[in-house]
Amino acid sequence: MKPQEYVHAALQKALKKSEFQLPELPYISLERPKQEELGDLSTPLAMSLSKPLRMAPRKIAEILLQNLELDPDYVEKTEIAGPGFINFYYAKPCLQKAVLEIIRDGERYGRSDLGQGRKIQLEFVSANPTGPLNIVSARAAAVGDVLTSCYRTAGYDARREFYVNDAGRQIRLLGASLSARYMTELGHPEEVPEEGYHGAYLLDLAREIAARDGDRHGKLAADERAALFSQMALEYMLQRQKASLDKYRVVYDLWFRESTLRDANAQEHILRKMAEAGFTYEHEGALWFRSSEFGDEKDRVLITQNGEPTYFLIDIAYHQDKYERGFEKVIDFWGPDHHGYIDRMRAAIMALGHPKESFEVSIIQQVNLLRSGQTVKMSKRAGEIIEMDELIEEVGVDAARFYFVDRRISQPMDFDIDLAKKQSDENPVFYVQYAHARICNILRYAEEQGVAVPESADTSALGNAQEVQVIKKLLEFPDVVQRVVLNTEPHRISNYVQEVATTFHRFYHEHRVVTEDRSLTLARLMLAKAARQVLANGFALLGISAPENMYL
RNA sequence: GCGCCAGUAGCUCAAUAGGAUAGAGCGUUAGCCUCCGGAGCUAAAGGUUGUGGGUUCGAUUCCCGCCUGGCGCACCA
Repeated sequence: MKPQEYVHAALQKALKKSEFQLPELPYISLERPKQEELGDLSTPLAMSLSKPLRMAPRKIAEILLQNLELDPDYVEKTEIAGPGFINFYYAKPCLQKAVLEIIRDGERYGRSDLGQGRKIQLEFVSANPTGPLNIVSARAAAVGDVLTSCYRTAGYDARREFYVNDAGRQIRLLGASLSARYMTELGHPEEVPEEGYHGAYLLDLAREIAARDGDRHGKLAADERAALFSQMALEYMLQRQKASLDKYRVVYDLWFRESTLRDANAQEHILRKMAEAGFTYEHEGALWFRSSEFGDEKDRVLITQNGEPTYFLIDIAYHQDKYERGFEKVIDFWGPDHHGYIDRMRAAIMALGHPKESFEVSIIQQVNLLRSGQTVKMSKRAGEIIEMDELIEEVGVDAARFYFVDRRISQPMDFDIDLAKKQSDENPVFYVQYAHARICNILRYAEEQGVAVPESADTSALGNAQEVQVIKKLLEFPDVVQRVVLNTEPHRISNYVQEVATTFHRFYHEHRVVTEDRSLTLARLMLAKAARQVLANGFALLGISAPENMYL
């Protein structure tokens, strides 16, 4: 049992034994004090009980301590401190044992059954297939990918999904833009539509098509040609987006196409369900959804006066489809420009009979583009978009992913293009990878010195300040993963990995691993192995590589 | 005008369900390699947590007002 779990259970027992007059068992909060001198775990329980019990916190703490039974192999000391905190100090035997448990768990270390196998879906990026993925998508891709990994590790059956808007006006425009480029290429100049897509990527594609197919599409009727070019442009863009994400190590379980919903007339299904429940009405020739009954600021149109389904209606159908595929929870990652959309989507989900909490939207704040400290307006027209591929090319996948995940998603972030390259030298990702490589090197060195590194060894020689610090840090890993999931805070995992690296570097500088003392050497090799395992597991969640050598 | 999000060291960011003395990196300054990798380590300087109130044993965290910035407020997608 992990020491945290042990203390929690012991406190629960003590609480019962103390026979306080309480309506229900209170929540037992356990936290790590900021200062080391205040112990390894601390609970403010006595303070929070002070009011309901109308008793001094320190008095409550005393009663709790009297009823607390602790195995000295787990906890060597307790104390009441400050206004009424109860602090716990871990005993060395359980820390020494923990090192071997981490090694034994291997790549499974960090897992928990918090999610109990619940099916959960994360939808992220879902960029329109009208251009290459840009740097904003790179943030969403990194965040969504890492979060999904953490959900899996925390015991959820989590899936990644990309929603492809392959129908509607913008695809028609995309086709028209490509068609115009193609005709121009054939010597019949046509203007790219005002609202169309002017990027160079379509020009390249048009040339490719012209070289391959010659002028035979030029003979088609205009609308026929438009349809054909829409299809060609779409498949090309999708393939390109997939390739970028692949390079970025983001692999989706499903690329869901909007057209499958339209082909199946999924919107009819929604309209029927909503009408049956009495949530729709007609007004001025349009069909409306009473979303205001579910907290939206006003009702929304589902079918326009022209009889067209709105994008909103199709989106409802998409989300209904998610539920029908068995997902108990659905998390969407949107840009800040879509936050106004949340209330109506949630309203629809509630109207369809799904629990309010089953639908969650996380807004990933924007990426501000800077060039030498100056803000750059990103617009497709001005050609100022930075493509994801360029980013990967410039700074590398590891650095890019780490950079995006290392900040909390609610914080807008600046991305200085000129700094990005320079930053690759100073990027914290190298710091953590260096720690991993260094440990690998120590293990190699030990072998060279004739010390075979065993699977397991006696660790009772571990106990100095730096060793203990490393072990305690390693023990936090499963909690960190759970917190990432519970609070949608992927940056915690990258922060944590940096802390592990720091504690290990510190240990390394104070003590040699390979020494004359054989049992001490073996014990420290175990510590090094455990640290390497935790780093590697953290890197796996982050989707970055775990180099055994930094100088190759 | 209404709504959502944010504001923490010179810069980029943290702060674990409201917890104890707000912490890291970069940059600045001063140290540390006869020793398993110096892409490392140790230390110093740097703060009225935008601002004014409130809630309580305790507030960067929760509530209200104000200031600044971003983004929304379509029968567009």
